[in-house]
Amino acid sequence: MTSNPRRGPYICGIDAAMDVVTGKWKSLILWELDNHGTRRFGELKRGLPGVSEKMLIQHLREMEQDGLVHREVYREVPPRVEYSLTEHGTTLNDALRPLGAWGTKRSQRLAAEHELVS
Amino acid sequence: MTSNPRRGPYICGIDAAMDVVTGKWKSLILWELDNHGTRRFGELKRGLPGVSEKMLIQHLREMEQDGLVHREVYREVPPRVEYSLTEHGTTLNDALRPLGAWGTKRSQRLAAEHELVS
DNA sequence: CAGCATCCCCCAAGATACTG
DNA sequence: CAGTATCTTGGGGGATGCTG
Repeated sequence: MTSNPRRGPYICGIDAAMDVVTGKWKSLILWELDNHGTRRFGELKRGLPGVSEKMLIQHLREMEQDGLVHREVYREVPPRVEYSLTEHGTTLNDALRPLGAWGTKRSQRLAAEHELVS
Repeated sequence: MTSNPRRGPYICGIDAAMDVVTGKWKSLILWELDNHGTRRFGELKRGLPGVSEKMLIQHLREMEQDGLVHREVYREVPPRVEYSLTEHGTTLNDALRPLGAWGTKRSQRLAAEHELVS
């Protein structure tokens, strides 16, 4: 296993949630899967500009282990693999929505400040 | 400056919020300040078992720069410094609450599973 | 009391190349 | 298409010691 051997014990709820969300692309993967319902590996890669195949697969595997993501393999040629959110993944994404809204406001505030300078 | 020179540009709101929350103890600092309203440096340190002085001050400085935390210095002997949440820090903490609730449920689920094993 | 200065380690993440 | 395998590195974070 390549990944972080943490998964508890946790000091509080946020701690437990962050453990699962930490990883440069994880929250974006959640977002992408929630928007499209189901995505193939290549679609995810194109949807996350800058991600490497290594990090993408690594994050997906961890999220699968954490019960957030479902991985469906279709034995075809060429191979097809589809990723989707599980129930837990969906509720996590819902729980992240207020944080996303806060971040959006913060972005706008920063942009406005930068506007005053330039 | 010791810290991460990111602060944008961001792909989405969650990205922008995570940039500010990322750091091993930051969400716990928010939690601690929100619970007590105001805390001295030493109180924070005692409230976060395991944190080093270096990381605590580093995180506090970054959060101050990000407009989440207010730092009030009282020029006394011995010196006294009090930290509290700003308006933005408070709203961020509010936005984190659903995530904390999700994490708590996840913890309970993990504990229950572990119960079945032992 | 509330920090600052250093040194050090580990691992998340990037880059590159190859495969069923 | 959907991955593996391997090497490398940046910097987050720990430990220790010192100071106004």
